[in-house]
Amino acid sequence: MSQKILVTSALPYANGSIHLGHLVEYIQTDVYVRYRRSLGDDVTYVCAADSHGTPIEVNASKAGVSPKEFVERYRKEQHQDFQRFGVDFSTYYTTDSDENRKWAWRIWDALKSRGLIYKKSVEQLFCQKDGRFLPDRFVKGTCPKCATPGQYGDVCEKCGTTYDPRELKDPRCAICGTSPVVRASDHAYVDLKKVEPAIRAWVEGEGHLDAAVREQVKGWLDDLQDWCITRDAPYFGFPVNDADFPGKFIYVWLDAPIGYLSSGERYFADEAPSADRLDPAAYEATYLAPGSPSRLEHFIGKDILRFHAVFWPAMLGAAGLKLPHRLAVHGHLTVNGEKMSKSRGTFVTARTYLDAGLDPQLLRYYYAANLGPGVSDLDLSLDEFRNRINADLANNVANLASRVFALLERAGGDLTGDPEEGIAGVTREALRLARPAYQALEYREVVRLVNQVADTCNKRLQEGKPWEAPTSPASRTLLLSCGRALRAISVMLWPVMPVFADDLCAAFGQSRPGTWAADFDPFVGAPVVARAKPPQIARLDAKQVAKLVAAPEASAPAPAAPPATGFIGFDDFMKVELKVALVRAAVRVPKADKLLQLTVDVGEPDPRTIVAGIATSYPEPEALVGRRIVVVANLEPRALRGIISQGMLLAAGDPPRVILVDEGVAPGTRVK
RNA sequence: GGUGAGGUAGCUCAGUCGGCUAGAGCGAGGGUCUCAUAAUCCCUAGGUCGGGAGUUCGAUUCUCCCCCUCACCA
Repeated sequence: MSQKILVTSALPYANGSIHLGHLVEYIQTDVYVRYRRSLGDDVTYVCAADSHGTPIEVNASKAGVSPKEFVERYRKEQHQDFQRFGVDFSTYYTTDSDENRKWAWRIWDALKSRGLIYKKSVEQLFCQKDGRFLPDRFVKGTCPKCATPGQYGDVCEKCGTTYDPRELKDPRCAICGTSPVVRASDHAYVDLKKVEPAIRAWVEGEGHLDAAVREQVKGWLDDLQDWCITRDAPYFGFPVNDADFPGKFIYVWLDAPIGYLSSGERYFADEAPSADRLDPAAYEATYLAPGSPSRLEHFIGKDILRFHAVFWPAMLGAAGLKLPHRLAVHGHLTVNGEKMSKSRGTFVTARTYLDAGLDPQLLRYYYAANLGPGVSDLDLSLDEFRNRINADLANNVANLASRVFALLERAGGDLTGDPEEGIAGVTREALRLARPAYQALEYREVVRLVNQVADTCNKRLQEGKPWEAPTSPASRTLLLSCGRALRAISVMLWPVMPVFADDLCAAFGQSRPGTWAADFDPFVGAPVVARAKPPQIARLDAKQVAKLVAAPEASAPAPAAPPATGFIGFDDFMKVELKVALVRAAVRVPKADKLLQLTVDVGEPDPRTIVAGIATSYPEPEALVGRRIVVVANLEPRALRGIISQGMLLAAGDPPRVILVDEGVAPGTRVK
């Protein structure tokens, strides 16, 4: 019986490129989606670019384009990256859509009509120059507790203290650097305590949350804070459609999850194959209404758990929609045991991975091999990645296929009949266990089972030595068994490595069943033949894998020896005025692939503008904001692309990465 | 500081609703075959199951205290 399922992954913010951390979630989800589809279920996998909010509004303005244009650029890039990693969305829409506005207003109205929205005046920092209230991350100042300068408005990175932005000493607008003032404004709040019992009932419901996550959320429910759902202009988002809140905008975190619903609506109305089309009413009745004949499952990262486990069920409940059947929460990705870090070069984008010439399926496999249903972080250790691929895929599975193929050609004719019992037993058991493992998101277990089957076949080949008498009945039975076991491997591995799995099957004249039934028996079916060379998995060497990390230090191949003319004097060196500079802003130069325009503070009354050819290293230029770099302060100004560059920054490597200075050094300090 | 989750072989983890010699994969060391991608296969780890106390005939598995890690929150 085919089950209808609506599956979502979190909506990536349309403010940057997809990196390997994102991919944990999309690969985890896609594997589940493919698994369910392989069972014959009717899965709609919905995603979209999260398009609203202050950062997008500000960055678009810096880039000199409209927010819509800005978002669309990233939306396209993100969708492409996902496709290259085999993530098979039904749709990749945007939250800045008519459908989403309609849904957001509807849910607002539902909250309002249930008396859950109230008005409260709030004091916030306001930048008079930019004419806007400043979100926490758009204020920088000195920590009120430990006096560390350059901290964001919500938390001190040095001492860990959290505070209100108004408490910051010497607060500055992160956009323009001027001092903000405190100003009051009315905002809408959701009174969550009123719906706490409903949220709790859902949280405690069987299968909704992993046990550890459930405990975490229950802790929050014991002390629920009300939730502010409006923002002041200027804001990129939907205006509030409520006369009680004139001029306000809907907070991005209200309309972002609503994007799941609206993107689904869009898909069924306009993008689905014509036989599957549903008008909005039918879509709602089929997928969203309480008791509708479908499952709703969300995949998210632990960082956005609160929005999905507390606010989201409150919103859905208020709107009279059904609550999710499962909220699957995963941990974050670390690289070589540490948080991904741009300065360490371990911030690996999807593009970097592809540019290193690595097959996306290998990353899918590695993630699957390390993924379970829990929230623990997943580490991409380059050594383990290499080991895992080489040991499991190259040496075990693909090599098994390779040796069976070679032997098959000598065994003569098509192979049919009964398999060896040992291989058949292990294989059938693996197939039986793989299904619940997938359903429980225990991909590690599936990978283990796959390798167990390949292990068994390799061992039997070693014992049976079919190369000594390839045409003997015993050899033929053994090869038949291995060929069929590879078919089972193909079925089990397909959600993780679809292309590899299909090729593997086809190489032996086998095919995956149309639906992976509970009683599927891989040992019954078309004869085993050597039809095509089985897919290869090239062994990875350390050098290739190392391409993933930028190696900020090692990248400069040490042009070592000074020029043949010999040494320069100290005076010559001192002619170059090197100074520490604090990056205030960083944006791309329009129509220039390599150029970034930086606004830096070098300890002078006015900031300087510097244009540098480092854009390829910093797909998200804003990551440089707040960092301390070294600039040549007495270099003759020069116009680049019509912008006067007042100096030059130090960078090394290809692509070039800037030289960073410790936090403690004040802007303007001479480098000697 | 509060709440939650954890701390098992070098690494990644499994496991015990209390009980025979605590497991797997990878890595490492030794050996082997040659069909296969220098792949396979065989042998080798004796790890105070974070520390301490308690309950018990018996705890790594239960209780309490402590230490450490991580996450969320104030």
